[in-house]
Amino acid sequence: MEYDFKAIEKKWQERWAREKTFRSEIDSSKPKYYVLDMFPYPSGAGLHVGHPLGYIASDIFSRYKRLKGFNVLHPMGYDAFGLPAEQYAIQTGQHPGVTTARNVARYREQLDRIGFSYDWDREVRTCDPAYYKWTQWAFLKMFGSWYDNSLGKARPIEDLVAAFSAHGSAGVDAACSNARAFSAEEWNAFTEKEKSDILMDYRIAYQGESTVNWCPALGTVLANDEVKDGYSERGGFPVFQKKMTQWQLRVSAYAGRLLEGLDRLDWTDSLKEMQRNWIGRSEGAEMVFKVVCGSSEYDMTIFTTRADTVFGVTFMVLAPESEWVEKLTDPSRKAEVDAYLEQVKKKTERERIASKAVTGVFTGSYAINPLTGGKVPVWIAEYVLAGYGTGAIMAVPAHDSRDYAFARKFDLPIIPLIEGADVSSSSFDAKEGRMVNSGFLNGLDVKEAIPAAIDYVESHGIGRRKVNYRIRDAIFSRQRYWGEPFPIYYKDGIPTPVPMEELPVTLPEVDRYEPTEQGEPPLARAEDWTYRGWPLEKSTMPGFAGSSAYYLRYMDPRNDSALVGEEADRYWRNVDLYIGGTEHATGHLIYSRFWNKFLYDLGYVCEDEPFMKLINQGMIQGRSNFVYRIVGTNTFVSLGLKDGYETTEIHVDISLVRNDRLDLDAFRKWRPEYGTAEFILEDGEYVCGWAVEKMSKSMYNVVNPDMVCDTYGADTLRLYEMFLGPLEQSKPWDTKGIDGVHRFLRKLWRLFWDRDTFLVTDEAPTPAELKTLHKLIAKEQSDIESFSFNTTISAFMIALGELGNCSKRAVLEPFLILLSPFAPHVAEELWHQLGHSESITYASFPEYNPAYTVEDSCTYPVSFNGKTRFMVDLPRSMSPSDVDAHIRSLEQTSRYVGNQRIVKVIVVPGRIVNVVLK
RNA sequence: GCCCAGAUGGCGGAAUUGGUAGACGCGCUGGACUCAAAAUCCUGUGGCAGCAAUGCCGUGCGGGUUCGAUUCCCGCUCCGGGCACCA
Repeated sequence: MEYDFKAIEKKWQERWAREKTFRSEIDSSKPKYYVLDMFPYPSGAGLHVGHPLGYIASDIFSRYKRLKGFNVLHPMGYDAFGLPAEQYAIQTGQHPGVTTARNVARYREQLDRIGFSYDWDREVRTCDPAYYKWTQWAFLKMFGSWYDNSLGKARPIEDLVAAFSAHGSAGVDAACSNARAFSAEEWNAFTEKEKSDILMDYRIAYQGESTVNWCPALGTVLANDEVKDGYSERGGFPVFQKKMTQWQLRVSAYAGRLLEGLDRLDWTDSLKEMQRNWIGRSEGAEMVFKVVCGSSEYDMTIFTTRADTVFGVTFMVLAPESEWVEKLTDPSRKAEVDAYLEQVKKKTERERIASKAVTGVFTGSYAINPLTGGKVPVWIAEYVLAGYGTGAIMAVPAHDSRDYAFARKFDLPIIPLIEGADVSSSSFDAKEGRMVNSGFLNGLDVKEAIPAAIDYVESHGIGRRKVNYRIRDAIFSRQRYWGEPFPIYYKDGIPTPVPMEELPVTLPEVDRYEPTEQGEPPLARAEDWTYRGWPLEKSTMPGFAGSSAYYLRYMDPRNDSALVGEEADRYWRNVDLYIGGTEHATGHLIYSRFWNKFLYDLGYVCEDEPFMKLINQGMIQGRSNFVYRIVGTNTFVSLGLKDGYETTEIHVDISLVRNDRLDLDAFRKWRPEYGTAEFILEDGEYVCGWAVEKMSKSMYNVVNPDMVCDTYGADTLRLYEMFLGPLEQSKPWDTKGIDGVHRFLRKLWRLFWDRDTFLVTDEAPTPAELKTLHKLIAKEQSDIESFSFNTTISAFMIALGELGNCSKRAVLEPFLILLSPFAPHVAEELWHQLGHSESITYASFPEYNPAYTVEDSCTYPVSFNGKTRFMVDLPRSMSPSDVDAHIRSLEQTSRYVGNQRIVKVIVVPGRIVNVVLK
């Protein structure tokens, strides 16, 4: 029998699907293990070989855990709402649901060919109303909750209402956009609308005005993580800062918990670091400055991490969007200020980032330094951000480089506060040195001066300690069609939730998918987009809404009465292993953690963190090939000879190239203009140049997994993707290397079959064979647990080489089990040929017996108290005391030891002998 | 500018975490089988010198610790990723 991988793979894929081999049910007799892939957005282009890398790794791990006796949950689904389908819909008029369904079908076909052990009964699609019912449900729960800072958790809004009507705002410590003080009587006297407006400032899902990223080309607002370098991540369109009222999620309330939670997670340091930076905790103080504009006087609060430098404040700066701007602009300065604000508003986000120019304008008002009583001017400048701190700063040009640049530009005074600091050409930003010119702080070190200054400020009632976070609330509405509708309607202008029992609010049909002529979102085109006659919200939810809790839904995907039922939640708990790309570090992975913590606060889930271990698979890059056309001709010169000519480098489709040698005929047929191409060859061949680049259509270097499955089989594809190198590293795909792993499978096959003769015998294995087998068991175990799949495959190859032509059942059977996570089809087929009727999935991972793998002897380097040393061959089984005796005997002959006496010998097995001398 | 990760043959990458650097695979060399090719198998393959045994050099660069460093420490260079007026 031949190794007919096509027939084998088809046969087993069908049978696994038919028999639902990988279905997982709650089973309290077994430990659970939840392995999750980041579900894909089904794009029209289909999969290339880079996409399944993480899926293969997670599948290997899932199959391994099953062999180890775990009840494994390994689901898959689709992140099906999103911009590309909608952009396509705008261009073609085709309903995005139709294109999405088609793309999903194509994805499924491609995934199925690779032989993944998914429980497809648990599939979810975020665009399915039965699924987004629970996205809407979670939103309404957030709408109906507030964050209690004193308890450090979310609570139902009813509790807050009760507190307000009993004691007013006093005693409430809540995360709030715009805190106001009122008594119980005042609260009870407020109108419905007034109460609604106040509560809106406390809700976890709230509507609020803030400076947002507005993308005119997409016609929608974007979250911070959807903007890269001032351009939209999708489409690359310019983004502007604009004040708008939008739905938002109060992620900032969870900043502290999101930060602390990282310490308990088994994620890579770099990813945790990225999240830490994104959350951006900084410790400092809020300080109140009196500001005077004409005859009006106000208290203005600023945030600083350098309270010690308050004696060096020579001016104050407001963000252009700050609400103080209006109050503090003196009538005499209004024209200049307005002109400046106008100029700032016109800039795109990109221009603001790119221009290093220092700009600003004086307001005409002054602030009083609370410590010195000195009067300093208040300016407006772009370099101060409205969204951070209070949108206003105290400027200390001597010790902050941005303030320094501003002071130099506008000729403002610079007062050095640290002994020996030279501020003649740049500021001194370091937090070190001895304070001078600083009143009661003089003589202190900066590190002592900061807390001392804050203590002073606190005891004098002009400020307090404060921790600030950089992370902003997430903008949660998009002016788009293809997303979840909000279950919110406007009753007399008051945002009101659609009753829970009437969810889902399904996406309406519209005739076209772009915004209306009046600039309203596409949902405004729907006929009768109302609830009980009241208008429904016309925005939809962003992409991350549907992906924030999908891992919970997989636990209980058909439950119609809860996002996840209590029994399923208690059993599956959270994701043990999550594999996906690093691009979600500051998006999905933050939002999911926030979402999960919120549900945890309300008691809907039993775990506080969703993803315990996380692995970021690297990217698979393409290997592009080039030909070199001599300028002005249709003649192509081979790589080795090209230096003699002036040439243009041209990408050539990698399917026309084998081992960097160009197929000349195929090249001539590739494109009409190359039909008459001439070649300058070396040694009769055309050698192409190559480079590692991103895998993409335009570089002609895309490798399709279907093609690999056709020519080599899914098992070879799986092995090769893992063999390429460490999972987390980016590495180039090079199809020519694939023969190596394919040969390995054929060699394995030949241990079972010689043409039509089945070779397997019941002979007893030799010690050498057992040693090979058990070495492999130990290696695979430790490699898989540390996600070093590439070295496991090397170990398989070495083991196969050592086994020679051993066709013994007692060796091959465990070998197949070991191989089955990597190459499941061929392992399953041969397993059945050995007479098993049940799938290899239900086999047990072979038990490692170290007795078989003991080496006879090994070389011990001997070191004497860090001096001289020599090498000694000793039996590995020798006991420490025997080694001691042996070293003593060597002492007689060794001239290195001198007159020092051996008092102790330490043997670390397989490693080293340390001899302590006296 | 700040933070993180990395650099090993012609190529992808190993090295039990301080103990024989280059496992395994690709590619290349020579050979067997074949009329021939494919497939398969065997052989060699870091560099330099040598017929050879062997010797010297060698893990981005420069120092250091150590009996011993790809591994640890200090200072650079280069590539990749993230953040970027966060006061």
